[in-house]
Amino acid sequence: MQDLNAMLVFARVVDSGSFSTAAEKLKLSKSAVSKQVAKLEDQLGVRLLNRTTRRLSLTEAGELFYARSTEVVAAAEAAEQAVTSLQDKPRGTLRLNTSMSFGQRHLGPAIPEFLFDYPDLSIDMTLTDRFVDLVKEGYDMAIRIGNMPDSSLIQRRLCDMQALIVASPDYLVRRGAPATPVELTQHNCLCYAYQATGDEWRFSGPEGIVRVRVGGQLKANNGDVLLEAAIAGMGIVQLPSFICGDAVRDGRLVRILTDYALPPAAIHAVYPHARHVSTKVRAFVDFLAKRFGSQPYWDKGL
DNA sequence: GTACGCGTATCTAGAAATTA
DNA sequence: TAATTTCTAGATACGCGTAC
Repeated sequence: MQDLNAMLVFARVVDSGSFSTAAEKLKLSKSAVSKQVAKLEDQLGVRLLNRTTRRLSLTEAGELFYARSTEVVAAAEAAEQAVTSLQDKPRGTLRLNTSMSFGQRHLGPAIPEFLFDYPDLSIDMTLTDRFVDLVKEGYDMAIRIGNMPDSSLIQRRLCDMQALIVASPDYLVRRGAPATPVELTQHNCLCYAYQATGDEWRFSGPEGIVRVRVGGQLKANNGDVLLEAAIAGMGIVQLPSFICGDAVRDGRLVRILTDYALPPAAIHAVYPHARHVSTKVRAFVDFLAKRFGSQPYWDKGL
């Protein structure tokens, strides 16, 4: 198998009829070009060019090799062009992973606007609340909610995420509203199964950091299931504002423990670390960052 | 004689492989 | 994992041969 680069250099020398001109075109020194051709001849065990200090001509073997080389070089350049054009503007398929609730509520409605601008691009979106292995499972990127663990993935913060402690008015009439986080232990708390801190809810209030281990009749790995249970009056739940914001605004849920702040968190775009991030990933991340902004629309009026 | 162009020797920088 | 060694590609300087 011959060195493709040496083959390209040889083809350029023949095309231009001179080592010097080929070197200039290839942005190499004359000696580098000379060495490449000499190496190629050594590998092939045959002389390709007859050269004097003033003239070049192809040997019989050189003519044969040149004809084949131009085909190979043209194919390589076509392949390079195909890949380069893929990077020029977003195209192909973007494999995307995100949580069920965020995907349904906020990504789904945003995607048509994005794809309208990029007709050569398609999106293959998978919704799951599980933390997938992007590299192993072949995803281009994921949108992840909450604080990110240390990882080799590239993370770009899209916007802040506000979490709220909420319950239905009906539940609060029946059970009373807790005045402090510690009182949550006396309530039916609905827990998110994939929460990083497990069943421990953390607050920052007048008395400092408060950690409370909560529990109740329902634990689920999906925010919308918890939302519906809370609206039905089942208990108290901690949910991101992008899930429960509408229910709070229209009165189906009521915020409680408003004197206590929950740990700050954010929504991130994450993608595998690579020397070159594809244009389709970069375009989609830019689009989301612009659409959601630092203070996203779902936080308005809360 | 001069200009031009190729080849060789030598040096350098960066990458890859090896070793502790 | 870091340090060291080896390999490779490319640049510069210079010599040589040929054309004008």
